[in-house]
Amino acid sequence: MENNYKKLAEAIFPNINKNVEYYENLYSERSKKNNVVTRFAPSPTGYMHLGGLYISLINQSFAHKQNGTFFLRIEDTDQSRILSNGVTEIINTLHNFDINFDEGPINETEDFGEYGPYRQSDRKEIYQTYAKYLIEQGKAYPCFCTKDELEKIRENQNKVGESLIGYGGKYAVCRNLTVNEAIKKIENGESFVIRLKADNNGIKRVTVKDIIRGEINMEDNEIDVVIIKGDGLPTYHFAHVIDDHLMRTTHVIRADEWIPSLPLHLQMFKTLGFKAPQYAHVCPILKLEGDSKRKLSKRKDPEARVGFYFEQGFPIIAVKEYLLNLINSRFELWREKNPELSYKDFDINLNEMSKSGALFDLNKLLNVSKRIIKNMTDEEVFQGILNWSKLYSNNLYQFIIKDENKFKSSIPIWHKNRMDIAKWNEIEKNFDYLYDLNFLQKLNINNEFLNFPYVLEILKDYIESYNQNDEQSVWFEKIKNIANKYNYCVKIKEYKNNPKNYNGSIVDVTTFIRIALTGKKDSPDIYEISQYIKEEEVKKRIKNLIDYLTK
RNA sequence: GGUCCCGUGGUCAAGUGGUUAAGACACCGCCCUUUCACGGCGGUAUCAUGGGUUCGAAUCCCGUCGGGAUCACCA
Repeated sequence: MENNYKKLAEAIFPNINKNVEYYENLYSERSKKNNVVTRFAPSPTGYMHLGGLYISLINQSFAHKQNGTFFLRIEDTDQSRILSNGVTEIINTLHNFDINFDEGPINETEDFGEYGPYRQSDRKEIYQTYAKYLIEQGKAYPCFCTKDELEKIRENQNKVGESLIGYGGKYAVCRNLTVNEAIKKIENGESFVIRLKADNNGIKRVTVKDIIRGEINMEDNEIDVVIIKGDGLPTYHFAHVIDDHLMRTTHVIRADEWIPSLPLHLQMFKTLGFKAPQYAHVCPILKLEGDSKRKLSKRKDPEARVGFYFEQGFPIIAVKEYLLNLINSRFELWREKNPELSYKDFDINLNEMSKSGALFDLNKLLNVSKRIIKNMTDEEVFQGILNWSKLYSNNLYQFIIKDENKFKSSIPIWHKNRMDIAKWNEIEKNFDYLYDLNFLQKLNINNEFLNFPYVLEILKDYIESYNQNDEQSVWFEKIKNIANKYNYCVKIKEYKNNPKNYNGSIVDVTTFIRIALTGKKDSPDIYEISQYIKEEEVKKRIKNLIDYLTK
């Protein structure tokens, strides 16, 4: 019988002449210091998703904080879905987000590391060697069923109310083919896949362990799953088990959609005689649609595409720190206590991760980002804006490089002790009064303060008294004088106590000036703005408002 | 439909049998203040639901409801 299986294995994989021992020796156990080995294993099927970034950040932080190894593996076994620049896209995105892997593909064709190749399409021979080994032992077999036949089996199972749905048990007809029958079919050129015999008869329960969820009680696998597809490449399940064994992965941290196949994977590890890694299944980032939550979708949600964050000009650290909040809510407290440490110093704890998916909260991201920008130096802010505008806003970029120093001098106006900006694309829009040369023509003034008495007089006096060289205190004394002259209260408390005694308060006076200069009621210090835009422009803008109010 | 997972304010969440049920974001108010902010202080608002166990339940057990995942030669 054993010889028969060998004959079958030989008929199926005549060109496979290495054996299992060869690979076991080639990829020997990692040294002790690699007590933690994690990986990120995406498919190169399109632009990277926030969820992918999230998973890779967890894997990287978890491994690196413990001096472990983090590698990248490309899962490209579905030839119909891979994209030509998919690998480059993934590598670039990870690079841009400063997520560094220790081993893996470094471009479309080359790999780096001792446990490669790191793309599954280059590992065909390895998978086939192990498949051949399983066939020799009678643990796997060729299946010649067509799609239609499989469909019929399933229909029938549904009709009968069978609890087993799929190719297993008595429904696994090819399992009973004799070796000679199988060989004959192969010789006749019939197409086939390789299936693994389920290590199970009838429904059994197993308890699987997950770092995040704890113990989970499930039905054991009883399906003879496909391990090698018609094109000779492995399915995800088989590739996962072979790769993570041979690459000596210790912790598989992946999306929670894989929980249902955990019994299968564990069974495969056992059948192959491998030690299984520890698993942590992470829940996805969600989005509210109507009343129900759904996964962030690349199609529907712009924020699902990581490119979105570059385009908007979020500092990448902000995105990562937001994600870290989601990974371990303890991060927030830690960050507050250790404002100067790098996020890389934070200890990720997998069993502190939430068991339910979090809704993506743009507000929170914005806040995290504002705080990070606030804590940057002016120079860092400058570099951030420069790099961003170069790629995404030619207008702003041209404005900056025309006079870098002048632009730099404007940064403290809105940066010092402020949280005005969460992402670089807000600069032009929010600070058009600083950076738009045609600001005056575009200025839109609302007229609600026409109601205040003496607005015109106040503005005229302000133009009259304005002097670019005044110290801030002198400048403000002048405003106070004007306020007094028109009975606008200089002391806010006094005004609040007796508002009826005055035409308004000094707050209103500065608001007139602010609106004239910026078109907004909210803006940074108007003295500093004035210093930046210079006397002529200040007067022009005040005059502009006077003209507007006059007509 | 089968199997599995999850359910604490609007959002992220701490919590493991006794807490006035932390904290952060958002929102509102107050203080500081020449303004806008920053900062400080405070406020609104939560244990899905019904039973049980217990002197005592967000926490343990059972049911219900709700949301999600999965059931491919895709990953």
